[in-house]
Parts: sequence; C-alpha cells; structure tokens
Amino acid sequence: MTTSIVWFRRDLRLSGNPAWADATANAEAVVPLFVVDPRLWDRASGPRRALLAGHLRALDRQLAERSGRLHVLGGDPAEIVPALAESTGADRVVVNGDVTPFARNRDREVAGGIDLTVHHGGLVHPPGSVRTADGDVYRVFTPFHRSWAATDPEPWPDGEGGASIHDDPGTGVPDEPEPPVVPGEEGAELRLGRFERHVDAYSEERDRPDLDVTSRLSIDLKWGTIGPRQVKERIGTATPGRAAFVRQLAWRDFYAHLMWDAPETIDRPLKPKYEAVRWVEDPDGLAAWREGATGYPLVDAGMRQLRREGWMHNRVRMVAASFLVKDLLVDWRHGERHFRHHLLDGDVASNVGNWQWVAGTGADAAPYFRVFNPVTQGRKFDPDGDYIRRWVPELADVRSPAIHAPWEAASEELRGVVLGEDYPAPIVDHAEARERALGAYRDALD
DNA sequence: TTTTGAGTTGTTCGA
DNA sequence: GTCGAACAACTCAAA
Repeated sequence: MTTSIVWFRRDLRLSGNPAWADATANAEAVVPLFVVDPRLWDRASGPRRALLAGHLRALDRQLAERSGRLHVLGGDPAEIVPALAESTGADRVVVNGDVTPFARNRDREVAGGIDLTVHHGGLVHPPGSVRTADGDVYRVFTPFHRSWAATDPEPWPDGEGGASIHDDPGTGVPDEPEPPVVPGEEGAELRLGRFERHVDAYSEERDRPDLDVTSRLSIDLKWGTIGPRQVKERIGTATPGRAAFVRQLAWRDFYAHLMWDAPETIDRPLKPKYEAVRWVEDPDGLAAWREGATGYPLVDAGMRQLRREGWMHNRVRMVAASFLVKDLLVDWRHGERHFRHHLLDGDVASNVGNWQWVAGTGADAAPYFRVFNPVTQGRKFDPDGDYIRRWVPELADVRSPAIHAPWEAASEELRGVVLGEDYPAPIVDHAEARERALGAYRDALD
C-alpha cells in the first residue's frame, strides 16, 4: 500500500490545493499533518495563534467528514516529518512551498530525509516562473503584471482522489481562545461572498478606510484557507473594479518572485545604495508609533486598529509606514517586524516588499521624495473623519476637517479635548520632519 | 544595437 | 482655486 503525507503549512484548505489533490490521487492512503513549529508558534501574537488554531480545527472537521483526522504534532519538522513517515510507512511527502529563506531552509532539511514534492498552491504562478524576455526577475510591477496576466496558469493536480485518510488525532490542536475572524474555508467563503457585493465599486472605494469595503481576503491568502487562483477565477476581470482587484493578486506574486530571487532582501535594501541611509535611533518615537500615540490622528487610528484587530486598511498602512520611515526616520525593518507580528495577514514577502516600497529601497519603489502628508491623506480618504473616530475615541466629538489636525483647530472645535492630556500633541512637525528625511536620503545617495 | 517612453498608491510651490 | 513642474534614477519593452 502506498502512503503519502500531506504536510499542511500555510495552505489550510482541501479545495483548490494541489498538494492535497496530488496526494489523494496518487497514493492509496494519506496522512494529513500539521507541525506546530516552536520557532514560529512561540513568536506569534495571541490573535495569530488563535486564528491558526481555529483554522486547524476547521481543517480537522473537514477531514473528519472524510473519516480521517489532522495529525497535529509539535517540534522540529526536520525530525517530525521523517519520523512520521517511518511510523506510517509513507514514502512521500507533498507540500505547498513558500518563498521565505526560513521556509526554504526548513524544506531543504526535511527533503534530506524523505522524498518531498513541492507545489505552489499559494501563488497564481510558481515563484521564478514569470520572467523578462532576458530571463531576469522583474523589478517593475507593470511589465510583470502584463506578463503575469498573459501567462496561462501552469496545470496542477486538481480535485480530490480516492485515497483513504489516516485517522489518528496525534497531540491535537493547541487550545486557544476563539479566533478573531471566522476560520477555515468556510470563513474565506464568507468573506469572498461579502466582498462580491462591493467588488464592482472597488476602483472608486478601495482607498476609503471609513467605508470598510475591502475584501480582507489577505488573511485567507496568508493562511491558505483560499488560494489566489480560486479568488482570481471567482472575481474575474469583467468590470474595472474586478480587474483592479485581480491586479492586487499579481502584487502578491510579484513580491513572492522577488523574495524567491533575492532572499537577502528580507532585511537588506534591494537597491544597495540605500544601505547608506542613516536611520535614527528613536525608541520613544517608535513606541509612540506602535501605540498609536503620535498625535497624527490617521496614523494613530491605523496603529490602534492593527493592535486591536490584527488588521489595517491598506491606504492607512502606507500612511502609517511612511510616517515611521520618513517622519521619524526610523529604519523600515523595525516597522516591518511590528506589522508582521501583529497582522493576521502578515506575509513576509508582501510585507517586506511593501515596506521597501514605502522606504524607497525596493523594487519599483516610491521615489524617496514622495512623503505622505498624514493630514492631507486623512482629509482625502477619510473625509468625514469616521475612520479616525472609530479608533481614536478621544476625538469622537471633533468634526472634520479639524479632526485631521487637532493642533491647528480652534479650541471650540476641539469640544473640550486638551492636547497633551486627552490626546497627544504631534510628536514631530511634519513639514520639518519631511525636510529632515529628504536631507537624510540625499546624503545617503551622495 | 540604440533609443525612447512609461512606470500603484504624493506633495509642494509658484504661476 | 487650479494647474503644471519639480522632486531621481532605473527598469523594461517596443520601435
């Protein structure tokens, strides 16, 4: 009897999962496995753990409907996976790969002990497959996107074969509080269904954090409770809103391709000349940023939403990231780490790529002189101040536009809010901070 | 082979 | 109030 292990990592679904399809079609028996790796688990935020545990329980329930169970084992995969293969008589392990240096090292170690097949169900196109005419990795998004959209998806195993599924509950799913969002494929379907009501207006509304009309599918794509090909198929490109949304999926692939080709960019600027930027050591500024106490309401609203919800609207991510890097001149790696830790959708390749974009150090980066003005951004994209009001209740009675720059407001507009007591005074002057940042970047490039 | 045009997300300044 | 220019430098593809 042939037996395969399907080792789930961040592909916590059965449908549209090439590793699952491959194993169930080509072996007589399948052992579904998740390894709780302390190197990841011990560092994860509470909400991230709760979400992962919820996903695992959901996956286990799906497997139970097929008369099997998810084996959940804690420890080092390089020991656990070959040992489980030995004890179950499995001769093959099937997975979906990931592009981070950590994941690639881990998989290399495991592959030393057993036959490992790697699919790429977490991306539309496998990493490294979309290349320029010269065979180079794309460093500009638009040509990447053109090529990405024109490439036929590589065929991969689909559906579910008839293999029997091992029934051994192992050590069980870690006991965690209720997950912060509805977990599992069911949760992904719920979010996709909800988003389908907004997708046609996506081009017009996507930048409005006050409207809450984005998909939040980044969380599902991170954990693989839905795959990007499934999302792409469902949404299609029939309207400008749909095309704009599918284009966002290409960004995930773009940054994954980049990390695959240049893994060192996980903590090094893609453009080496930016190594010379002299970042500022500013523990107080960094702490104020993390806590949402910078005195800039849009930044603070976003940073508080991140801590409370494990999520932040994309427009606000850019503004908050720009504030740390440009206004405080703090090294982007500090911000990247904080986001990655708290975001339920925290994906290394996308997070690093986007932080490098903001910092101007990355591929197709924002020019360094493009500095977001947190007040202008607030007035433009949160016109009534509703988003700020939701997350910064101290300012709940302040009307727009005063709410976007309370330090400029007349005292009667502040409705009794005392700056520096009820809500922080701005920790930097944006105009001065902007000049300082431009100077620091110019110095680095000289 | 060389040249040329275009390229996610912005702001400020001066006319 | 609106508009265009300036703010760099490089990648990619088409001509």
